[in-house]
Amino acid sequence: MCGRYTLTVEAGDLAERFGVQVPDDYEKRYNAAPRQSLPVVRTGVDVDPEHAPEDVRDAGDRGREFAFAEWGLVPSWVGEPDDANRPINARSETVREKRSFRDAFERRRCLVPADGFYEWVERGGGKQPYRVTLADESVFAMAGLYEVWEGEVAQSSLAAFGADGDDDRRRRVESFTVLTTEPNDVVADLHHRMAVVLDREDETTWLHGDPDEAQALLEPYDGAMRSYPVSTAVNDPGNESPGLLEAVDV
DNA sequence: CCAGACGTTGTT
DNA sequence: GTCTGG
DNA sequence: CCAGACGTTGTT
DNA sequence: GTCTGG
Repeated sequence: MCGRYTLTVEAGDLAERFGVQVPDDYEKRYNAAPRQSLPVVRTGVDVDPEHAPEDVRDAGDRGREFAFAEWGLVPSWVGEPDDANRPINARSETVREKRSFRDAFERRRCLVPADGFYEWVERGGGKQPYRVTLADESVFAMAGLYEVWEGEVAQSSLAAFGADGDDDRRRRVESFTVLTTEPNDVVADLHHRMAVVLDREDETTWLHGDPDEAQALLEPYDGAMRSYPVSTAVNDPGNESPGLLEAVDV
C-alpha cells in the first residue's frame, strides 16, 4: 500500500510536469506522512467533470490546479473532522461502492505527485524500509480522491481561538486519499498492495474522464520500477532530509 | 422506522 | 493492545 | 505508514 | 448525505 512517500523535485519542475502554478510555500518532501498537508493536482473545486465545458474537460488551466491537502480523507458529511476516520488509502476494487469514497470518485479525483514511495518489510525485531521509484527516477502521479469539508468550529474550540465573528467560526479542511491495487512484480517482493501509479498519458483521463474511463486506469503499474533499501531513519515520520533517499546495505 | 456507521492495512 | 500524532 | 502515548489534580 | 443493521 502506500503510507509514506517522497516528492523531491523543485517547484519549477513540478509546475512544468503537471501544468499548474506551484505556490511559494511548496517544499520538497523526503518523508511525506499521513495527516500532513501535501501537494495535489486537482480539478477546480467547483468543477463537475461530468458537466464541465469542453475546454475544461480537455484540461486547460481551469481544468487542473495545484492545492495543498491533508493526507487522510474527510468526507464532507462528517460532523467533526477530528473525530472522523481518515483513510489514507482506498481500495480500487470497491472504491465506487463505498459511501466514504463514492461521491469523490464521481466528482473529485486528483493526482498525487511523487517520485517514490516507501514500503516496509518485517525483519527480525524491526521493519526495514524500501524506497520504490520509476526506473528513471522521474516524477509520477498516484491516483487520488480529494474532499472539501466545511463546517462550524466545535464549541470547545471557540474559547481557545477567541473567535467572535462569523467567519472565525467556519473551518475548512481539504483532504485526499490514495488509491491502492494489487502490486506489480517489483512491489510484490515487498508487499501485497500498492498505490495506483498512473501512466502519464492517462493523467488527464483520471482527472476529467467519466467514472468508467477513470476506473479502467486502476491497474498495477506496468512500467519499469526499481526498489532499494533505505535507512530505518525513514520510520520516524519526524525525520525529513535528503539523506533518507540514500541506499543502505541489508 | 431509527441508530449508527461510513476505511485500510495487517494479523489472528 | 489500541489510539493519536506526524 | 511508524512512533509514541496511554492520566488526574492542582498550580503556574 | 446515504446505506446498513436491528
